[in-house]
This record gives sequence, structure tokens and C-alpha cells, in this order.
Amino acid sequence: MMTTGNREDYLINILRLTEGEGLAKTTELASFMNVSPASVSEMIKVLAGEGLVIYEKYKGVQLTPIGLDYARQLRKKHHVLERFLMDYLNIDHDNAHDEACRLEHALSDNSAIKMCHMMGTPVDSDCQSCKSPCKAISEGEIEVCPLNQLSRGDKGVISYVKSDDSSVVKRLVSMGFVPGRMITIDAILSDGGPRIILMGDATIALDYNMASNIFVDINIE
Amino acid sequence: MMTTGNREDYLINILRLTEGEGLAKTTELASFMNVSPASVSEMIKVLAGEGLVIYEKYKGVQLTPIGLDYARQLRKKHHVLERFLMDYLNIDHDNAHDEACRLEHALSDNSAIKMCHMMGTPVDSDCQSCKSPCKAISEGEIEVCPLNQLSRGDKGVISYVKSDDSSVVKRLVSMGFVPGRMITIDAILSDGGPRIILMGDATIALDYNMASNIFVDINIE
DNA sequence: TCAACGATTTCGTTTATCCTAAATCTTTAT
DNA sequence: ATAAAGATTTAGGATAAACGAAATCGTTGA
Repeated sequence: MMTTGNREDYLINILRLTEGEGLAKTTELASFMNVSPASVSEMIKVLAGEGLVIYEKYKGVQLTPIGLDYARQLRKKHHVLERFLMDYLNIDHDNAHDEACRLEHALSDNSAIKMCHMMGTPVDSDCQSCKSPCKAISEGEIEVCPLNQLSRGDKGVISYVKSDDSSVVKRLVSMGFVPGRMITIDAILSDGGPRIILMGDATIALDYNMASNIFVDINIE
Repeated sequence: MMTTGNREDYLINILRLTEGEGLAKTTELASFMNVSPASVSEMIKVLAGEGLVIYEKYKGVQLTPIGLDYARQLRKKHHVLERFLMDYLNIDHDNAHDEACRLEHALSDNSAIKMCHMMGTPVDSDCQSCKSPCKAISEGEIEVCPLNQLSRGDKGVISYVKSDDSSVVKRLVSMGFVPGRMITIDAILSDGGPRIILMGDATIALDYNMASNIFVDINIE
């Protein structure tokens, strides 16, 4: 099941062309991937031999269920990386896409899932782990709650940070509000006012609205 | 200057073995990289031909200034990725290291720098962009900056207040330094000296270190 | 000094992937 | 229906990188 980065490129591009149904033609794939039709033809044979695609000569190629899983997993990695590059690093879409195309082959499944969690649920389309409720390390009786709704003394672990405004997420992350960190509400200045938060060795004052973007896992008895 | 990921592995491992000075022996490098001495011998010749290493047969190999730059850049990427995987995704060191070894070849220079910025300055050793003051999170319109680094006349809105010492945060908050307040730098007494700050109707003098705990959003053109 | 042993390089192959050119299949226009 | 046009595959060769085995270098103990 461990194919090379190259084969992976073929798989993900077959998925892009077929979206799971229908056949991709050799020439189509070749121009899409900027390689010669001859190369496609050869590689397809190899992939077919590995059970990742079904290939009928002169007809076209399509993914097997196994190949489809594999390709979707790859595309999920692509998406999560692309979003990270765009939302957290301010890279424009075209460059983010190109870079994600390279990085996707090197990112482990585990890291991809953790990145999804870290970013809330920013991955569109078929990212299973991100469509399902993204609770970080679920166990027992846990509830996710926006940080601004916690009371003085409440403790919890950051589950995710989410906002419509990506710069808000970036700022919070750069302050250290990342999934997995434990926080405690030290003080609340007024109902809609700033929260004072303990996180690790730091004490941080955050305004009510900012705090509403941080979602915290808290234990319930 | 665009070598393959493979050549990059050789460069970074030569750097690891020599730390910029001295020679790496063929066998040493071979066992370090888990390849045969024959492979090392051959690859080294190629790298020498590209001006990235200096090679004296039967003696050993060392990086040229160009190769050294290249390898250090790679190692910087490795570090920033490793820290990201460990600090943000909670991956243990060994796995983070292995994954960084793969990802480092696919990460652009630009993204590496932006990741350093995003993470504050968590990258140790030779990460130039992280040794220098890490300002600029976004190239967009807003930048978060510690108050003590603003110049006379600068205006901004308090984004958050942060300190390792919670009594410091409490004191600042009790003075009125809470997220959302607008401030202006009225005067700077000396480089590392007190700042005079206008906030609402009040004028407040804060010492340089205290001011460093207040983070301000400023607009940039 | 010099022979033996370990370190290093060279040589001949292998694997993965690409390419161009030639051969072959499919489709379509008359 | 069928031949030209277009799509696809096969053949043959290139390149990057690896390996094992054989040849070669260098050092060191007697």
C-alpha cells in the first residue's frame, strides 16, 4: 500500500478527472499532468498491476475501491495543507495549491487528522475526519464550549479555534491558543468584557469576542 | 540550484556530521544515511560537480559555502517543521523528526519563514528569520506588535496582554490595559526606557518591560 | 619497510520514471 | 463501409539513484 509520490500523483489526478465515476482518457490525464501520453500509458499499467486502478486498453482508466480510498486520503491531505498555507501563512491560492501538491506526499495520515483538528473543521469536501464532529481526544463526558462562556475557575483543553475571519484564527494561534493546550479562566472583568486566562506559564487577557472563537473541551460530571 | 530531494538529504546529513567544519568520511555518511558506501561515493561526485561540496578522494567531503547555505536552509526548514509537528500537533519527537525529514524537501523558503513568524520564535539554532525580531504575522493590513516596539506617534488597539507572571497581567488590566482599548505612543524617554502612553483620557507611563506584555494591532500600509 | 586489513572507489546491474518515434487501434467523414 | 485522422500503446533509450562485487588506496603493526 506504500506507493511512491509519483504514483500518488497519478492517483489523485485520476480522482480529479473522474470524481470517482467514469473513465479518464490517457491523453486527458497526460495533458493534465504535463507528461507524455506514453508515460501515462506505462504508469497506468503499473497501477493496474497493483490493484489501484482498472484499466481497459484504449478505453480509459478508473480507480478501484482501494485506489479511490487512497486517492481521497491524498486529496484530504492536499486540502488540509492548502487551507493551512492560505489561512495560517497567508499564501495565495495558486502557490498554496502547488506547495500542497508537493507536501501531500510527505504528510502522514496521523498528522493530517491532527491538522484538521487544529484548524477546527476547515476542510471542505470529503474529509471524513473533518466532517464528523471534530473532538480532539474524546473520552468520557466531554463537552465543547466557547471560551467566553466559561466561568471563573473553569479549566479545559482547547479543542479548536474557529472564525469566519482567518486573520483572527491566525492571531489566536500565534498567541499560543492551539488545540491541546490546557487553560484556566483566571478572572472575568465583566459580563461582556475581557477574560483573563492562564495557559501554561502565561497569563493572557483576551477580549470577549476573541474568546468566543476558542472552543474548549471541559469535563462534565 | 534546484537539486532533488535526494541530493538534499546528502547535503543536510553532511552538515549534521561536519557542522560546517571538518570532513565527513564516506562510510560514516553511508551508515548515517542507511545507504551503501558505494552510493555515497557516487553521489558525492555528483554534488562536487555541482559545486555544493568539496571532495578529495579517499579523504572525505565537506560543504562549499554554497552547499553550506543550502544545507542550513534545509535544516531551518527541518526545525520549523519539527517544532510545528510537536508543539501544534502534539506529535512525539521521533515521529516529528521523521516526518520533518520528508516534508523539509517540499516546503518552500517562503513558507518556512512564514511558519517561523506564525510560531513566534520557536526555532532554535540557525534560523535567521527567527533569531531576528519576529514581527509581521501578516503582510496584510494589520500587524500585532508589542507595545514597547512602537515608535512615538504610533496608534493601535490593544489585542491582548500576556505575561508569564500573572500579577503583571492583573496590574496592567487594572490600569485599564484591556483588549479593545485604543492607545497612542506619546513619548519614549529612551531606547530601553519608559513609554508614555495615551489611552482614552488618561496618560500613563509604563516601563519598557511592562510595555512588552501589551500586544497592539497596528495598521500597516 | 611493507603486507594485510579496512576504507573507498569503480564497475556492471537494477528499478522507477520519463521521453521520442513507430506501430496500432478507434472513430468518423464521406 | 472504409480510409484518413486522431488517440493510444509499444519499443527503445535516457537519467537518477541504489546495490553488490571487485579493484584500489592508505595505514599500521611487526
